[in-house]
Amino acid sequence: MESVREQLQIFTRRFGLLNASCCDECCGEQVSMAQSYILFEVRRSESPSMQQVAEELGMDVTTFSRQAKGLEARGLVSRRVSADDRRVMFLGLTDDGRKVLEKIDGYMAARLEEVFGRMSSFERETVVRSLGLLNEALIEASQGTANQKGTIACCK
Amino acid sequence: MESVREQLQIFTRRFGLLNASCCDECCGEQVSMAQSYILFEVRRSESPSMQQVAEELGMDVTTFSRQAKGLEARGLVSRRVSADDRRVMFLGLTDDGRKVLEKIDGYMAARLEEVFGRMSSFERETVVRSLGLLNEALIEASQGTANQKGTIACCK
DNA sequence: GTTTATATTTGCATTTTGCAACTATTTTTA
DNA sequence: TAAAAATAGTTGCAAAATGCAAATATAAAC
Repeated sequence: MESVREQLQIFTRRFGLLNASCCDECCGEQVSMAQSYILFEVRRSESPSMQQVAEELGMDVTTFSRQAKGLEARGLVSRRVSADDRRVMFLGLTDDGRKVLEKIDGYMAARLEEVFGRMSSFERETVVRSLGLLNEALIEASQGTANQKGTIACCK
Repeated sequence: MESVREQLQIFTRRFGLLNASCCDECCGEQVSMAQSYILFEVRRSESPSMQQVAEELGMDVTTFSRQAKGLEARGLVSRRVSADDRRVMFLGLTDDGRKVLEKIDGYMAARLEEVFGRMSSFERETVVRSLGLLNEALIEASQGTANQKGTIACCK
């Protein structure tokens, strides 16, 4: 199991670097890694609240608050107060935000093409399926043990 | 291909959170994420130089220099000047450093057990093999295109 | 033997971070 | 229903992390 840990560790670190390089190559210093995570997550959820995103990203709410404000100031993210509960704010992407994210997507897609292009189609399928398995198992592990504290807490 | 990107993005983010939680649960605020990366990488390479580690981690050398100094001050990392070239410093783990890293390993292993325990042995094997494929492809992609700048730069 | 290149460190200014405390709103409860 | 407790979000502040430019020390090149 230790080698798995090593593989995971190395892979995620390298993927992170890839990601970071895409962030600044595509949008000229405009978007930090954390910010791209936020944009990504806002798009993925349907108009999530501040809390929701902060929690999903494992980011302190206060830090998140500032980041969100920054993204709003740059016109990449919109915020509106919930009608049901005026304490909560829903986040959304502006057109510009969507555009920036699509640029990052483009860069990432190109890099991933280089990576996956080195695999056979069988290997590619295996890898894709594995990622799905990993994500599911991670979610299950974090939900299934929600009552026993101290265990996995990484998603949702 | 876009869904792959999404899977990768989400997985690496979550794995990062898992990792972070292990860092501070195990060693009481002592070790930051970046520092655990450094310890991990120093162990993995055989007495690497400062440059080597900094580059592998995609960290600015100056930032790295300070982090390394911090780890040395805490007695987790040792540094010795190379005999061949007195400009370079080789890094190594102290016994304490090794111990801290092993503690993190232990936490991670337990969490990963929870995750992988939810898979069949066939699934597990598939996942492990996939991670190997991914890492190899990533290295190849970053080396194979070393001459064409602007492409993947994440490893070694 | 002087110039150039390399490995590492420091100065400094900027940014990021997280805790504690605050505001505004909702929910609980007595 | 009025007061207390809980929740979502924001700000103050101090600590940490970051990165560029410049410095040091050593090695390689010419």
